[in-house]
Amino acid sequence: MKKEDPGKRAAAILEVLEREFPRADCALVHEDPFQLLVATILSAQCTDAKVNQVTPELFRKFPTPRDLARASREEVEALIRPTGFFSQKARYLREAAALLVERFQGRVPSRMEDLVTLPGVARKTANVVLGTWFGKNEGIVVDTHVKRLAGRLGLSREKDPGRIERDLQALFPRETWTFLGHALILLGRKYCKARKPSCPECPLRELCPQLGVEKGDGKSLKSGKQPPRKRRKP
DNA sequence: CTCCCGATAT
DNA sequence: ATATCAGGAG
Repeated sequence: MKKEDPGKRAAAILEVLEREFPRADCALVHEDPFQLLVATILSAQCTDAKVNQVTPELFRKFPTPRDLARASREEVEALIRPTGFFSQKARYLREAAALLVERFQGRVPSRMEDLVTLPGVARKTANVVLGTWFGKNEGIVVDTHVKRLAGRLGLSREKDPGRIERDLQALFPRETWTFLGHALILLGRKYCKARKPSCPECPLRELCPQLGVEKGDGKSLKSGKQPPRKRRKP
C-alpha cells in the first residue's frame, strides 16, 4: 500500500514545500495586474532579477496600458533591451497594451480565455497573473524550472508544458496549484538548479527519485535509465 | 521544428 | 566557450 502511491508522494512533497517556502510568492516586482502582466511577458528566458531592474523605469514612463500602447517602439525596446528578445517583447507589450485598451477597457482580464488572446501570453503567463494577482487556482505555472523539476521528481514524464500541467493537476489539490508553482520555482532556483543541483542540501532529497547523488555534483542526474515509457492510448 | 537575444554562472 | 534564465509565436 505504501509502495509507490504517486498521490501520497505528491502530498509528502507538498508538505515539505509548505514548510520550506511558507511564503512562496511571485518574485516579479509589481503593484497592479498590468505591471504583473508586463513583467511576466518580459520574464521569458530571463532572470526575474533582470526583469526587476528594467521595470521601474518602464512603469514610471508608461504606467497604464494606454501609455504603453502609445509608446514608441524604439523607446520600449531601449528600456527592455537587457531582458533579451527585446524586439519581440516590445511588439508583444505594445500590441497587448493596445488590445487591453480596445477590448478590455484598459484593464487586465481575469479570465484565462481572455488572457491567452493577448500576444505574448500563453498559459504560463496567464497562470502567473491569475494565480498571483487574482487569487485563482486556474492552472499550474509550468516554466523552465517546473518543467525540469517535474521530470526530476518523477511527477511527469512529458515534455510538453501543457501535458506536464495536466499531470501536476492530477497529483495536487486545486487549492495548492498557485502555491505549487511558486514553491517549485523557488526550489529550482535554490537547490534543484539546472546546471549544478545542490542535492545534499535539498529538502526534497528523501522524496526524490534521484538518490545517491554526490555532493553538489549533478552528473549522476543525467544517467540512470527510465522505466519503459507508456504509450498513449489510441 | 526554428527563431527571437542579452546577461550571467560555470 | 557554453548552458541557462518565471516562453511564445510562426
